[in-house]
Amino acid sequence: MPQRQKGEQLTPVQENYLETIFRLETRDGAARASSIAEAAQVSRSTVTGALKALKNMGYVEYSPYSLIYLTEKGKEVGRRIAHRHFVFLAFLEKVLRLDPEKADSTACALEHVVSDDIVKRLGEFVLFLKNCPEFWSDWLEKYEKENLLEKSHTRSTIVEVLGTKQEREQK
Amino acid sequence: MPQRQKGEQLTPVQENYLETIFRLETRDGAARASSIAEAAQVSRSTVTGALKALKNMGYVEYSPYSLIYLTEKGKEVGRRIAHRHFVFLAFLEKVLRLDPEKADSTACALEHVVSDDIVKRLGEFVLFLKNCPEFWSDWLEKYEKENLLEKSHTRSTIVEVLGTKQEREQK
DNA sequence: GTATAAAGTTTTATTGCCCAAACTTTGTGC
DNA sequence: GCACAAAGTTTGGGCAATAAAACTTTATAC
Repeated sequence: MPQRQKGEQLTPVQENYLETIFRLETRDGAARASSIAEAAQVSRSTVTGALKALKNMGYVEYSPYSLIYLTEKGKEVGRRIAHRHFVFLAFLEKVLRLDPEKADSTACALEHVVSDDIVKRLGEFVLFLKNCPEFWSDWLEKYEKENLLEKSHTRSTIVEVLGTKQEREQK
Repeated sequence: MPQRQKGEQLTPVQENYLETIFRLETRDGAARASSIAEAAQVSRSTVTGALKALKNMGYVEYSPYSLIYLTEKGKEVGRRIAHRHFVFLAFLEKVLRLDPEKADSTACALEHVVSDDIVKRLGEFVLFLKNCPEFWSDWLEKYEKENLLEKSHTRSTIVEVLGTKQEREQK
Protein backbone atom coordinates (compact mmCIF):
# COMPACT_ATOMS: atom_id res chain seq x y z
CA MET A 1 0.00 0.00 0.00
CA PRO A 2 2.94 2.40 0.51
CA GLN A 3 2.62 3.54 -3.13
CA ARG A 4 6.31 4.21 -3.23
CA GLN A 5 8.46 6.88 -4.72
CA LYS A 6 6.64 10.14 -4.87
CA GLY A 7 10.03 11.84 -5.15
CA GLU A 8 11.27 13.55 -8.25
CA GLN A 9 14.68 12.05 -8.89
CA LEU A 10 15.00 8.77 -10.73
CA THR A 11 17.00 6.07 -8.96
CA PRO A 12 19.47 3.88 -10.87
CA VAL A 13 17.02 1.02 -10.65
CA GLN A 14 14.25 3.11 -12.13
CA GLU A 15 16.49 4.33 -14.90
CA ASN A 16 17.14 0.73 -15.67
CA TYR A 17 13.46 -0.09 -15.88
CA LEU A 18 12.97 2.78 -18.30
CA GLU A 19 15.85 1.57 -20.42
CA THR A 20 14.44 -1.95 -20.40
CA ILE A 21 10.96 -0.76 -21.36
CA PHE A 22 12.49 1.39 -24.07
CA ARG A 23 14.20 -1.62 -25.60
CA LEU A 24 11.13 -3.81 -25.36
CA GLU A 25 8.89 -1.15 -26.83
CA THR A 26 11.33 -0.60 -29.67
CA ARG A 27 11.48 -4.31 -30.36
CA ASP A 28 7.90 -5.40 -29.73
CA GLY A 29 5.83 -2.24 -29.99
CA ALA A 30 4.92 -2.40 -26.32
CA ALA A 31 6.25 -3.83 -23.08
CA ARG A 32 4.66 -6.50 -20.91
CA ALA A 33 5.23 -6.73 -17.18
CA SER A 34 6.52 -10.26 -17.54
CA SER A 35 9.05 -9.31 -20.20
CA ILE A 36 10.30 -6.51 -18.01
CA ALA A 37 10.61 -8.90 -15.10
CA GLU A 38 12.55 -11.34 -17.22
CA ALA A 39 14.86 -8.71 -18.69
CA ALA A 40 15.52 -7.03 -15.35
CA GLN A 41 15.83 -10.35 -13.51
CA VAL A 42 13.27 -9.50 -10.85
CA SER A 43 9.94 -10.97 -9.81
CA ARG A 44 6.68 -9.90 -11.40
CA SER A 45 5.46 -8.32 -8.19
CA THR A 46 8.50 -6.10 -8.08
CA VAL A 47 7.73 -4.89 -11.56
CA THR A 48 4.18 -4.00 -10.61
CA GLY A 49 5.49 -1.80 -7.82
CA ALA A 50 8.04 -0.15 -10.05
CA LEU A 51 5.43 0.58 -12.70
CA LYS A 52 3.16 2.28 -10.21
CA ALA A 53 5.95 4.56 -9.12
CA LEU A 54 7.02 5.33 -12.67
CA LYS A 55 3.44 6.06 -13.61
CA ASN A 56 3.06 8.43 -10.67
CA MET A 57 6.17 10.20 -11.83
CA GLY A 58 4.86 10.50 -15.36
CA TYR A 59 7.29 8.20 -17.13
CA VAL A 60 4.98 5.40 -18.24
CA GLU A 61 1.46 4.92 -19.50
CA TYR A 62 0.06 2.09 -17.53
CA SER A 63 -3.09 0.76 -15.92
CA PRO A 64 -3.49 -2.58 -14.20
CA TYR A 65 -3.27 -5.54 -16.60
CA SER A 66 -2.56 -3.28 -19.55
CA LEU A 67 0.33 -3.19 -21.95
CA ILE A 68 3.03 -0.71 -20.98
CA TYR A 69 4.22 2.29 -22.96
CA LEU A 70 6.66 5.03 -22.13
CA THR A 71 5.44 8.60 -22.14
CA GLU A 72 7.47 11.13 -24.12
CA LYS A 73 9.30 11.98 -20.91
CA GLY A 74 9.96 8.30 -20.34
CA LYS A 75 11.18 7.75 -23.86
CA GLU A 76 13.68 10.52 -23.49
CA VAL A 77 15.19 8.92 -20.42
CA GLY A 78 15.04 5.40 -21.83
CA ARG A 79 16.77 6.46 -24.98
CA ARG A 80 19.41 8.38 -23.08
CA ILE A 81 20.25 5.45 -20.83
CA ALA A 82 20.31 3.05 -23.77
CA HIS A 83 22.74 5.39 -25.44
CA ARG A 84 24.97 5.42 -22.39
CA HIS A 85 24.90 1.67 -22.44
CA PHE A 86 25.94 1.68 -26.05
CA VAL A 87 28.89 3.98 -25.44
CA PHE A 88 30.18 2.03 -22.46
CA LEU A 89 29.70 -1.20 -24.32
CA ALA A 90 31.76 0.07 -27.23
CA PHE A 91 34.55 1.15 -24.95
CA LEU A 92 34.62 -2.06 -22.93
CA GLU A 93 34.31 -4.37 -25.89
CA LYS A 94 36.24 -2.60 -28.62
CA VAL A 95 38.89 -0.81 -26.62
CA LEU A 96 39.39 -2.84 -23.44
CA ARG A 97 38.64 -6.06 -25.37
CA LEU A 98 36.31 -7.59 -22.80
CA ASP A 99 34.20 -10.49 -23.89
CA PRO A 100 30.74 -9.34 -25.02
CA GLU A 101 28.82 -10.75 -22.11
CA LYS A 102 31.03 -9.22 -19.45
CA ALA A 103 31.13 -5.96 -21.38
CA ASP A 104 27.35 -5.88 -21.46
CA SER A 105 26.77 -6.53 -17.78
CA THR A 106 29.43 -4.03 -16.83
CA ALA A 107 28.01 -1.39 -19.14
CA CYS A 108 24.67 -1.96 -17.45
CA ALA A 109 26.19 -1.13 -14.09
CA LEU A 110 28.26 1.83 -15.25
CA GLU A 111 25.54 3.53 -17.24
CA HIS A 112 23.67 4.72 -14.15
CA VAL A 113 26.48 6.37 -12.29
CA VAL A 114 27.86 8.87 -14.76
CA SER A 115 26.62 12.17 -16.05
CA ASP A 116 25.78 12.84 -19.67
CA ASP A 117 28.77 15.01 -20.38
CA ILE A 118 31.16 12.28 -19.31
CA VAL A 119 29.44 9.77 -21.54
CA LYS A 120 29.71 12.24 -24.36
CA ARG A 121 33.41 12.68 -23.76
CA LEU A 122 33.91 8.93 -23.61
CA GLY A 123 32.02 8.52 -26.85
CA GLU A 124 34.21 11.10 -28.53
CA PHE A 125 37.24 9.34 -27.21
CA VAL A 126 36.20 5.98 -28.63
CA LEU A 127 35.37 7.62 -31.92
CA PHE A 128 38.73 9.33 -31.95
CA LEU A 129 40.56 6.08 -31.30
CA LYS A 130 38.87 4.48 -34.27
CA ASN A 131 41.03 6.66 -36.48
CA CYS A 132 44.33 5.81 -34.83
CA PRO A 133 45.65 2.80 -36.72
CA GLU A 134 49.14 2.91 -35.24
CA PHE A 135 47.60 2.96 -31.79
CA TRP A 136 45.50 -0.09 -32.52
CA SER A 137 48.22 -2.28 -33.89
CA ASP A 138 50.39 -1.72 -30.81
CA TRP A 139 47.60 -2.02 -28.32
CA LEU A 140 46.16 -5.17 -29.82
CA GLU A 141 49.59 -6.73 -29.98
CA LYS A 142 50.06 -6.08 -26.30
CA TYR A 143 46.63 -7.49 -25.62
CA GLU A 144 47.37 -10.67 -27.55
CA LYS A 145 50.61 -11.19 -25.66
CA GLU A 146 48.97 -10.89 -22.30
CA ASN A 147 46.17 -13.18 -23.24
CA LEU A 148 48.70 -15.85 -24.10
CA LEU A 149 50.38 -15.42 -20.78
CA GLU A 150 47.12 -15.78 -18.94
CA LYS A 151 46.59 -19.23 -20.26
CA SER A 152 49.17 -20.86 -18.03
CA HIS A 153 49.83 -18.41 -15.21
CA THR A 154 48.17 -15.66 -13.27
CA ARG A 155 49.18 -12.64 -15.24
CA SER A 156 49.91 -10.44 -12.27
CA THR A 157 52.67 -12.74 -11.06
CA ILE A 158 54.46 -12.91 -14.37
CA VAL A 159 54.15 -9.27 -15.22
CA GLU A 160 55.26 -8.23 -11.80
CA VAL A 161 58.33 -10.42 -11.99
CA LEU A 162 59.18 -9.38 -15.52
CA GLY A 163 58.52 -5.78 -14.71
CA THR A 164 60.81 -5.84 -11.74
CA LYS A 165 63.60 -7.47 -13.70
CA GLN A 166 63.41 -4.90 -16.46
CA GLU A 167 63.33 -2.06 -14.02
CA ARG A 168 66.44 -3.35 -12.33
CA GLU A 169 68.25 -3.71 -15.62
CA GLN A 170 67.44 -0.12 -16.50
CA LYS A 171 68.95 1.20 -13.30
CA MET B 1 18.48 -3.31 17.37
CA PRO B 2 18.35 -5.32 14.12
CA GLN B 3 22.15 -5.65 14.21
CA ARG B 4 22.25 -5.61 10.44
CA GLN B 5 24.27 -7.36 7.83
CA LYS B 6 25.49 -10.70 9.03
CA GLY B 7 25.81 -11.71 5.37
CA GLU B 8 29.08 -12.36 3.62
CA GLN B 9 29.07 -10.12 0.59
CA LEU B 10 30.11 -6.50 0.91
CA THR B 11 27.72 -3.91 -0.48
CA PRO B 12 29.01 -0.93 -2.48
CA VAL B 13 28.31 1.28 0.50
CA GLN B 14 30.33 -0.94 2.78
CA GLU B 15 33.19 -1.08 0.32
CA ASN B 16 33.16 2.66 0.41
CA TYR B 17 33.37 2.76 4.19
CA LEU B 18 36.35 0.44 4.07
CA GLU B 19 38.04 2.62 1.49
CA THR B 20 37.36 5.70 3.58
CA ILE B 21 38.71 4.09 6.73
CA PHE B 22 41.75 2.90 4.79
CA ARG B 23 42.53 6.45 3.71
CA LEU B 24 41.99 7.89 7.16
CA GLU B 25 44.08 5.23 8.80
CA THR B 26 46.86 5.79 6.29
CA ARG B 27 46.75 9.51 6.88
CA ASP B 28 46.10 9.72 10.62
CA GLY B 29 47.10 6.34 12.01
CA ALA B 30 43.52 5.51 12.95
CA ALA B 31 39.99 6.46 11.96
CA ARG B 32 37.41 8.23 14.06
CA ALA B 33 33.69 7.78 13.57
CA SER B 34 33.24 11.49 13.03
CA SER B 35 35.92 11.64 10.34
CA ILE B 36 34.29 8.74 8.57
CA ALA B 37 30.93 10.47 8.75
CA GLU B 38 32.41 13.64 7.34
CA ALA B 39 34.28 11.89 4.55
CA ALA B 40 31.34 9.72 3.57
CA GLN B 41 28.83 12.53 3.96
CA VAL B 42 26.53 10.66 6.31
CA SER B 43 25.39 11.19 9.88
CA ARG B 44 27.35 9.88 12.84
CA SER B 45 24.61 7.42 13.75
CA THR B 46 24.78 5.89 10.31
CA VAL B 47 28.47 5.31 10.78
CA THR B 48 27.88 3.54 14.10
CA GLY B 49 25.55 1.11 12.38
CA ALA B 50 27.94 0.49 9.53
CA LEU B 51 30.82 -0.14 11.92
CA LYS B 52 28.85 -2.75 13.83
CA ALA B 53 28.14 -4.61 10.64
CA LEU B 54 31.72 -4.38 9.42
CA LYS B 55 32.96 -5.57 12.78
CA ASN B 56 30.61 -8.55 12.71
CA MET B 57 31.94 -9.40 9.29
CA GLY B 58 35.52 -9.19 10.47
CA TYR B 59 36.65 -6.13 8.54
CA VAL B 60 37.26 -3.66 11.36
CA GLU B 61 38.57 -3.63 14.90
CA TYR B 62 36.12 -1.62 16.85
CA SER B 63 34.42 -1.32 20.21
CA PRO B 64 32.05 1.43 21.30
CA TYR B 65 33.78 4.82 21.67
CA SER B 66 37.09 3.43 20.49
CA LEU B 67 39.32 4.42 17.61
CA ILE B 68 38.76 2.39 14.49
CA TYR B 69 41.26 0.18 12.70
CA LEU B 70 40.90 -2.14 9.76
CA THR B 71 41.70 -5.79 10.24
CA GLU B 72 44.06 -7.39 7.72
CA LYS B 73 41.02 -8.53 5.79
CA GLY B 74 39.65 -5.01 5.89
CA LYS B 75 42.91 -3.48 4.77
CA GLU B 76 43.00 -5.73 1.78
CA VAL B 77 39.60 -4.54 0.65
CA GLY B 78 40.25 -0.91 1.50
CA ARG B 79 43.47 -0.92 -0.43
CA ARG B 80 41.86 -2.65 -3.39
CA ILE B 81 39.04 -0.15 -3.60
CA ALA B 82 41.42 2.77 -3.19
CA HIS B 83 43.41 1.35 -6.06
CA ARG B 84 40.33 1.14 -8.23
CA HIS B 85 39.63 4.73 -7.40
CA PHE B 86 43.13 5.68 -8.43
CA VAL B 87 42.85 3.92 -11.78
CA PHE B 88 39.49 5.44 -12.65
CA LEU B 89 40.68 8.82 -11.52
CA ALA B 90 43.69 8.61 -13.80
CA PHE B 91 41.55 7.65 -16.75
CA LEU B 92 38.95 10.35 -16.15
CA GLU B 93 41.42 13.09 -15.39
CA LYS B 94 44.36 12.33 -17.64
CA VAL B 95 42.64 10.73 -20.60
CA LEU B 96 39.12 12.15 -20.67
CA ARG B 97 40.39 15.46 -19.30
CA LEU B 98 37.67 15.96 -16.70
CA ASP B 99 38.25 18.53 -14.03
CA PRO B 100 39.72 16.96 -10.87
CA GLU B 101 36.67 17.35 -8.71
CA LYS B 102 34.28 15.78 -11.19
CA ALA B 103 36.79 13.06 -11.94
CA ASP B 104 37.06 12.25 -8.26
CA SER B 105 33.35 12.02 -7.55
CA THR B 106 32.80 9.96 -10.66
CA ALA B 107 35.64 7.60 -9.80
CA CYS B 108 34.02 7.16 -6.42
CA ALA B 109 30.84 5.97 -8.07
CA LEU B 110 32.47 3.77 -10.70
CA GLU B 111 34.89 2.01 -8.39
CA HIS B 112 32.18 -0.14 -6.79
CA VAL B 113 30.56 -1.54 -9.88
CA VAL B 114 33.41 -3.16 -11.74
CA SER B 115 35.40 -6.31 -11.19
CA ASP B 116 39.12 -6.37 -10.51
CA ASP B 117 40.11 -7.71 -13.89
CA ILE B 118 38.42 -4.84 -15.67
CA VAL B 119 40.17 -2.32 -13.48
CA LYS B 120 43.42 -4.07 -14.25
CA ARG B 121 42.76 -3.87 -17.96
CA LEU B 122 41.84 -0.21 -17.70
CA GLY B 123 45.01 0.46 -15.77
CA GLU B 124 47.07 -1.24 -18.43
CA PHE B 125 45.29 0.80 -21.04
CA VAL B 126 46.05 4.09 -19.34
CA LEU B 127 49.64 3.03 -18.86
CA PHE B 128 49.87 2.06 -22.49
CA LEU B 129 48.52 5.41 -23.64
CA LYS B 130 51.18 7.22 -21.66
CA ASN B 131 53.70 5.98 -24.21
CA CYS B 132 51.77 7.10 -27.25
CA PRO B 133 52.97 10.65 -27.94
CA GLU B 134 51.41 10.92 -31.37
CA PHE B 135 48.11 9.89 -29.90
CA TRP B 136 48.30 12.53 -27.20
CA SER B 137 49.09 15.45 -29.42
CA ASP B 138 46.12 14.74 -31.66
CA TRP B 139 43.73 13.97 -28.87
CA LEU B 140 44.63 16.99 -26.78
CA GLU B 141 44.35 19.20 -29.82
CA LYS B 142 40.85 17.95 -30.40
CA TYR B 143 40.08 18.46 -26.75
CA GLU B 144 41.31 22.05 -26.79
CA LYS B 145 39.21 22.86 -29.81
CA GLU B 146 36.06 21.57 -28.23
CA ASN B 147 36.73 23.33 -25.00
CA LEU B 148 36.91 26.61 -26.84
CA LEU B 149 33.59 25.95 -28.44
CA GLU B 150 32.02 25.17 -25.10
CA LYS B 151 32.69 28.62 -23.82
CA SER B 152 30.00 30.28 -25.86
CA HIS B 153 27.64 27.53 -26.97
CA THR B 154 26.35 24.15 -25.95
CA ARG B 155 28.83 21.90 -27.64
CA SER B 156 26.30 19.37 -28.84
CA THR B 157 24.51 21.91 -30.98
CA ILE B 158 27.61 23.16 -32.73
CA VAL B 159 29.27 19.83 -33.21
CA GLU B 160 26.10 18.35 -34.54
CA VAL B 161 25.71 21.15 -37.01
CA LEU B 162 29.33 21.10 -38.08
CA GLY B 163 29.32 17.35 -38.26
CA THR B 164 26.29 17.31 -40.46
CA LYS B 165 27.77 19.92 -42.78
CA GLN B 166 30.98 18.00 -43.18
CA GLU B 167 29.17 14.80 -43.78
CA ARG B 168 27.12 16.44 -46.51
CA GLU B 169 30.18 17.89 -48.17
CA GLN B 170 31.81 14.48 -48.24
CA LYS B 171 28.87 12.98 -50.06
C1' DG C 1 -18.84 -21.21 -22.88
C1' DT C 2 -16.23 -23.21 -19.43
C1' DA C 3 -11.92 -25.12 -17.32
C1' DT C 4 -7.36 -24.12 -16.98
C1' DA C 5 -3.02 -21.88 -17.58
C1' DA C 6 -0.64 -17.63 -17.84
C1' DA C 7 -0.16 -12.98 -16.60
C1' DG C 8 -0.68 -9.53 -13.32
C1' DT C 9 -1.69 -7.73 -8.66
C1' DT C 10 -1.97 -7.40 -3.60
C1' DT C 11 -0.43 -8.41 0.79
C1' DT C 12 3.01 -9.09 3.88
C1' DA C 13 7.64 -9.19 5.16
C1' DT C 14 12.70 -8.48 4.86
C1' DT C 15 16.95 -6.05 4.05
C1' DG C 16 20.03 -2.16 3.48
C1' DC C 17 20.71 2.43 4.19
C1' DC C 18 19.73 6.50 6.13
C1' DC C 19 18.42 10.34 9.63
C1' DA C 20 16.80 13.09 13.83
C1' DA C 21 16.40 13.27 18.53
C1' DA C 22 17.50 11.85 22.89
C1' DC C 23 20.82 9.89 25.46
C1' DT C 24 25.68 8.47 27.23
C1' DT C 25 30.49 8.63 27.27
C1' DT C 26 34.82 10.99 26.69
C1' DG C 27 37.79 14.67 26.88
C1' DT C 28 39.00 19.61 27.93
C1' DG C 29 39.33 24.11 30.19
C1' DC C 30 39.32 26.17 34.12
C1' DG D 1 37.13 17.76 40.07
C1' DC D 2 33.47 19.75 37.70
C1' DA D 3 30.95 21.82 34.01
C1' DC D 4 30.51 21.73 29.36
C1' DA D 5 31.37 20.58 24.66
C1' DA D 6 32.40 17.15 21.49
C1' DA D 7 32.11 12.53 20.12
C1' DG D 8 29.59 8.46 19.98
C1' DT D 9 25.46 5.56 20.60
C1' DT D 10 20.59 4.16 20.90
C1' DT D 11 15.99 4.45 19.66
C1' DG D 12 12.55 4.85 16.55
C1' DG D 13 11.22 5.70 12.09
C1' DG D 14 11.27 6.20 6.87
C1' DC D 15 12.04 4.76 2.19
C1' DA D 16 13.56 1.99 -1.91
C1' DA D 17 13.89 -2.47 -3.55
C1' DT D 18 12.95 -6.93 -3.30
C1' DA D 19 10.29 -11.65 -3.07
C1' DA D 20 6.78 -15.35 -1.66
C1' DA D 21 2.24 -16.50 -1.34
C1' DA D 22 -2.38 -15.78 -2.13
C1' DC D 23 -5.39 -13.73 -4.99
C1' DT D 24 -7.63 -11.77 -9.45
C1' DT D 25 -7.86 -10.97 -14.18
C1' DT D 26 -7.01 -12.29 -18.91
C1' DA D 27 -6.16 -15.46 -22.50
C1' DT D 28 -6.38 -20.11 -24.42
C1' DA D 29 -7.80 -24.72 -25.49
C1' DC D 30 -11.23 -27.52 -26.38
